This record gives sequence, structure tokens and C-alpha cells, in this order.
Amino acid sequence: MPSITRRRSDAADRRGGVETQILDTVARLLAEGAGFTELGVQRIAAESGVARSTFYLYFADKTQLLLRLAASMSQTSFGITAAWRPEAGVEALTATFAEVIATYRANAALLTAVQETSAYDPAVRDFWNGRLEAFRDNTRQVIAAEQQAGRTPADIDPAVATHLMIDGGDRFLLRHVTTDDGSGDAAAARELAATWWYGIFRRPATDERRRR
Amino acid sequence: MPSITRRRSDAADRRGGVETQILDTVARLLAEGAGFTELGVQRIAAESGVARSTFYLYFADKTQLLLRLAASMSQTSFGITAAWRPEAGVEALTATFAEVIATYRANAALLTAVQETSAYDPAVRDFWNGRLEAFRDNTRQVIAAEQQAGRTPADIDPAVATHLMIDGGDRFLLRHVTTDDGSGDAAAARELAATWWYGIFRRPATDERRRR
DNA sequence: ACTTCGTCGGACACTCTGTCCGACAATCAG
DNA sequence: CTGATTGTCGGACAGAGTGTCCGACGAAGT
Repeated sequence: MPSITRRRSDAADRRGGVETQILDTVARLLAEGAGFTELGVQRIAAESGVARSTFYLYFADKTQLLLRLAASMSQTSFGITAAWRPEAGVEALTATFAEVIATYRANAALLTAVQETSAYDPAVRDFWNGRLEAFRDNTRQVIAAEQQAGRTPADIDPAVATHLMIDGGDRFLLRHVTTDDGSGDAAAARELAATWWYGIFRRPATDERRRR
Repeated sequence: MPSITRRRSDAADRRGGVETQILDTVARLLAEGAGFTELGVQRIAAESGVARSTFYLYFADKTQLLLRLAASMSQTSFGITAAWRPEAGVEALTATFAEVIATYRANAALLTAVQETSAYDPAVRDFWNGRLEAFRDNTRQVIAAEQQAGRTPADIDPAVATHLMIDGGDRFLLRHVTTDDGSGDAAAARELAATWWYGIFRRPATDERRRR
């Protein structure tokens, strides 16, 4: 890793070295099941092989470390869901959620840490909420468009339905990947897709319901 | 150490005294928007008008205090949802959720504290999970019975659908009552009821879907 | 008057946090 | 080669908070 012909990049190299080292170490500790709250700076520094004071040269505090870790998390989930269009139907939605579950599973430890910390740290809460807001925006627009096209009942409140899907779905998915060994992934994706599809996107219209 | 020849009025004395005083004070502080994690024993004791050392005569730690507070929370939510039967239909389900929202709103501060603490404290997490398990049991049974009767598709996994409804619904409801001023309660109840009803209980059967 | 009880208030040991600073080796400039 | 710069170390430090312990003290009950 150290370069022979060192230029100004020397500082950048080293800086990136220690920082990456710390980030990787924490990611590993979280993956091993450590609770982020119980994980002290002392422990992080020791496991990273640096002095505790050095930790503070790179991160103002543990929260900043978590935010940087979370920011590095692949943002593929959004791309996956944004790619789905109602015209593709419920089978495509199932496939979409199967992919989302895979990314949740890949980042389960980090997601758990974020959820744990966002419960009492406003900075982390705002960060995660902002991340979810991208999903909400997209979902609201899709619902509104379907309502325009007459395929989704007009009496559905897009904002409320969106919160149910995104916030409720986020909780469901996180719980699922932290308690299920993977054998239930397909069922979870199917259930999630079918419930949103028949419960919201293709919910029977009010007049259709009356006829039943 | 515990006293030996103490009268039975001991509990009654405490109930009218220091213990209730502390519990009430913390409930008030939480209602005023204090975060439970940031709430120190020092502050709790001072606001309760007792010495800090006296706090430890009644509670082993802050977690025990929260668990006792949570245990005192009215358990009406379960009674409300358990009373609903599929035969009553989606309108009755909407009314049920409206009542549930009212109880969530009445206990919003405490629920937030529980959720916040359960993120990193296993004892609190287990407590709340156990509380939700009663709802899950009931829901699983209702789904299974509806499947037996042929009114709910047999290919739905009752356990997965239940987790989506209870865990996802819990998150949705808590978020709702902590961000909405109450004007959206009716819409939230309607959306929740309709989505579970048409997305799960009355989801079109597979052969019916094919015909579409 | 004497005991018992609950509470008080403070001391204590401990842990963790974030800051600071002198030491020190590696590296770079002239 | 010399001197300055850089990044890290290791430890000291103040502050906050936790849970334990104990002597003091007033308000009872007998």
C-alpha cells in the first residue's frame, strides 16, 4: 500500500489508511454481533490498532463514525425499488422486494446499529429519515400516478399509504433479516409485495366494495 | 437490607409515597418531551424531590423503572384488537384501529421511551416483544381460521403476514402519533384497516388473480 | 425515653468521554 | 547533514454519570 515515489499523496494515503482501518474494524465488530451503544471508543481504538487519542483525530465522536459508515453503505436499495413500475405487476414487485431483502441482509449489522442509535441520537435519526424520504417521495408519486390513471382508488391518501409501506416495511424487513436465516426470504418478499399490491395499488374501489 | 417484621402496610405506604412520586415524575418528564436515555438518575431524583440514593432503594436501575412504568400502561390495546372478528368486516376493523390509535396517542411518550430503550437494552426489548407476541398469537389464529373457512387465500403464510401487520403496524402507529397532531388519525385508521383487509384477509385467491 | 424506620446527603470507586500536550520516529527540504 | 514538518502515541486531565455504602437525623410507634 505505501508508495515508493511519495508526493503530497503521502498524507492522504496514511489518512485514508487509518480511517479505513477504523471503519473496517467497526464494521467487523458490528457484524460479529457487538451492540453499537455498548461499543466504546477504547475498544474501537484497541481493535483498530491505534491509540484512543488517534481516534479523535479522525472522528469527532462515535456518532460521526456511524454516519460515515452508513453513508458508505451501498445505496442500491433505492435504485432497486425505483426501477419498479406498477405496469410490471405484482410478480415484478415480489422480485424487487427479494432484491431489497438481499441488500438488507448484506447490511443487517449496520442497519441494526443505525436503528439502535437513531432511537436516541437526533443526528442519526435525521440521517436515516432522510434516506427513507427518497423512498417515500418515489412511492407517493407512483401512487398519485396510479390514481390519475384510475387503477388505484382515489380515496387513498398517498402520504399515509406511503408511510405504512416505507416505515412499516422498513421495520418488517429489518426484523426479518435479523431473525430469519434466509429460508424465509422468498415468503417475506411475496407477502410484502402482495399485501401492498392488493391492499393499496389494486385495492378494490369503494363502489366495487359496495357491490360485494 | 429488607426488613423482617414490617407490617403489610409497607407496600401501601410506598404506593402512596416515594415510588409513585418517582413514577409519576418520570411519566411527566417523558410527556414533556425528555428523552429517556438522556434522563439521568440525578435529574429524576431531583425532580421527584428525593435524594439520589433514595432512588436506588426503589429501583435497581433506570431500566427497572421503565419496565415498571411500562407494566402500568393500560393493556387495553390488546383487548381492543382481540375483540375484532373478521365477520365484522373492514368498517369494524377501521373502528378498531381508531381505538388503538387513541391508546397509542395516550401513551405516546412512554411508548417512545420503550422503543428508544429497547434498541439497546435486551430486558426492555424482551418485555416489549413479549407484549407484541400476544397480538401476534391472536392475529395468526384469526388468519388460520379464515383460511380454514376459505375466505383468506391458503397460500398466505400466517406467521409472515402477522409479522408484517403487528411489527410494521406498530412502527407505523408510533410514528404516526408522534408526528401527527391528531387530524390524520381517521385517515391512518382507515388506511391501516383497508390495507390489511384487502391485502391479506381478503386478498384475491391465486386462481382469481389469474382470471384478471 | 427508647427503638425502629425511611430518608437524607455525601463520600467513594468506577467507567467512559473528549481534550490536550509532550515525546518520538519517519519523512522531507535545503 | 541538518532542521523542520508530519502523524501517531501514550498518558494526564476534567467532567459527567453510575451504583454502593454509611453515618446522621427526624418522625414516628411503644
